[in-house]
Amino acid sequence: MNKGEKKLGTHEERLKDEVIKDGDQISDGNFFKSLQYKSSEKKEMYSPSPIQRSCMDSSSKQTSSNFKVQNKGQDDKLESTRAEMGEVREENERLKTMLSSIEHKYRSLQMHFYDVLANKLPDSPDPATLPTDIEEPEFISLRLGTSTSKRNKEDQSTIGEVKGTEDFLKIKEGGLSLGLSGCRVGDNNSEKVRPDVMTMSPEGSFEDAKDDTAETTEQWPPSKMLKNLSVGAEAEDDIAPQPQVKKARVSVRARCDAPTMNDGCQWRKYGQKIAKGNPCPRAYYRCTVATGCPVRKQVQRCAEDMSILITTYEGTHNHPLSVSATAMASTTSAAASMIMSGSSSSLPALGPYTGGGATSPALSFAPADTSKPGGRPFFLPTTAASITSTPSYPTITLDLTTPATSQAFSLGNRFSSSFTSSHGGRYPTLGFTFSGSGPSSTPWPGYLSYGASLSSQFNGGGKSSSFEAALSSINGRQGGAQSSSTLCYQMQQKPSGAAAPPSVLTDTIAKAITADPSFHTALAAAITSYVGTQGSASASGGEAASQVGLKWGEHLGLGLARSSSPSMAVAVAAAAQSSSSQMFLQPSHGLSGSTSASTSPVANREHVS
DNA sequence: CGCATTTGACCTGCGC
DNA sequence: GCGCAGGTCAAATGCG
Repeated sequence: MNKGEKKLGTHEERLKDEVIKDGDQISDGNFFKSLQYKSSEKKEMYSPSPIQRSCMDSSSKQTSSNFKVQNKGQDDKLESTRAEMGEVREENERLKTMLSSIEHKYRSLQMHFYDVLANKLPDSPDPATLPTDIEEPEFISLRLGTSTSKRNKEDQSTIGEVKGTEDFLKIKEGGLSLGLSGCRVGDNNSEKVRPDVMTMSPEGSFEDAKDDTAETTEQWPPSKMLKNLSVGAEAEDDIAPQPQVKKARVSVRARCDAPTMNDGCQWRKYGQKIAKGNPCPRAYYRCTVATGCPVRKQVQRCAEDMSILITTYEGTHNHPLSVSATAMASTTSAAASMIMSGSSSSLPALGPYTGGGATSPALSFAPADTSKPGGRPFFLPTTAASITSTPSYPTITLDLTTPATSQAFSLGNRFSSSFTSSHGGRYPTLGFTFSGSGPSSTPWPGYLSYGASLSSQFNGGGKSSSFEAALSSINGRQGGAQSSSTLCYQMQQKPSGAAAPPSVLTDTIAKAITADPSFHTALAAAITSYVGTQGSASASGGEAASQVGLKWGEHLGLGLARSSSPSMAVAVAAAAQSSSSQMFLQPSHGLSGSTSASTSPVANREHVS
């Protein structure tokens, strides 16, 4: 409409200029009259009737003059509209030409792509491997993640080829296109590619899956327990018979002087084992907050750096959680749900996002013994967090220890993706790291969170938040060097009970992301790709990610608090720490393959704070 | 005495 | 089928 009006005005001005150029002195009232005689076409089409002519001849009559002007105005509008239609037609023709050209180029590129595919991957043209095979400096593959289960590979072999091609070409032609390429919705018979939206919303799937059946699928009971499992699991198997899926895990790497991280839950140690490649014994804990809670965690010192404590969580709490435990529980359970959605293609829905009922993805750490006198502070001395998927298990690793200098390359110059398939390709590595350029020695207070949270249904009301939960975990602890780039640290500096409000945190996060467009884009791409791959095998995952449409503002917790992506939580929190807003991608480093070190005695007991 | 941890044995899955 | 490694169990042990 505006365009038409603008064109109309332009047309009038053009005609007016033409008149003025001929030297006619016209007033506003006589302008249209002059037009009539200047345009032969107009004369022909809008020649006045005899009555009008007579009226025009008697120009002394005011009424005739008014009528004449009004009529001329209408004629001019018609003329202008006609001219506009002509322009639109021309534009339409140009667009048609462009479209045909684009289609032609598309086909050409597609053919070229197939040629490359055939030459480089004669045996298994799995589109999931394309990004690593095709060297494109600015190429972003959106087909990352854990969606390489056997079944998924079969799926990809059937339709993923074409889809991957489309994504490839989309990026090639359009520059940077963020699409949930992996987000296939439905089964093989109803393949859909989610639209290119920079939104992700696991919440829908998480929250919609709060039924017991889904929870059973997500809690991953041990094999022995599986035999004696409840009817729910059997029912699940009956409904969706499928190969045994690996347990989804969330591994947290963090520097911690304490034997274990205090995540707010109560654990009972039920085993200890020396894992291969790491003389540090791995301790096995089971949640004892409620009987039958399937949540387990493994605690192991990193052999390379004994100050790093690796805590791996598995399962979802089936009981109410304390406020302080909500943050970690929601993070891990949601992460597990994400992984599950990618590794179990036939699951009817994602695992429940009960996570102790919490729907607030956040992550809080605290020394295990901080509640005790003399408890030592828990430091996260670096400003990086990464998310990886280990080969043996679909594991999200939240690496809070990686220094920025160790990352592969900077996003500011380049953005690519780690994309390796290892161990038979069952669980390819996915890693994206958000890192800051701050000093690696910057003490970190051990708090990751984003967004005001939707309160836990077990939390006892809608007031408590992950922020508060995390805050309560770190309240009144440790001092440390000043860090200007981390809100978390600012919070830490405050005395107990006087921490920064959540809005400050979200503001900082928002600033970190919005400050650097490249970071913004890359972050979106990485997360979108990750979510997309989850959805490639799970209808709920991908659908939730792209359809429900949790937007950035919601992820940032900018007043909208119903987000539930743990990886996003960590990513954004890490981004908030980043002073340079750079994003790095790095090959994943799983828990295995560590060198030797001895471990300190692991605390056997943790208390709900 | 009760509870939690320790620790060796056992089970299971996976690769060869 | 065998061996290895991860994970779990459960009796033994320690501690408050």
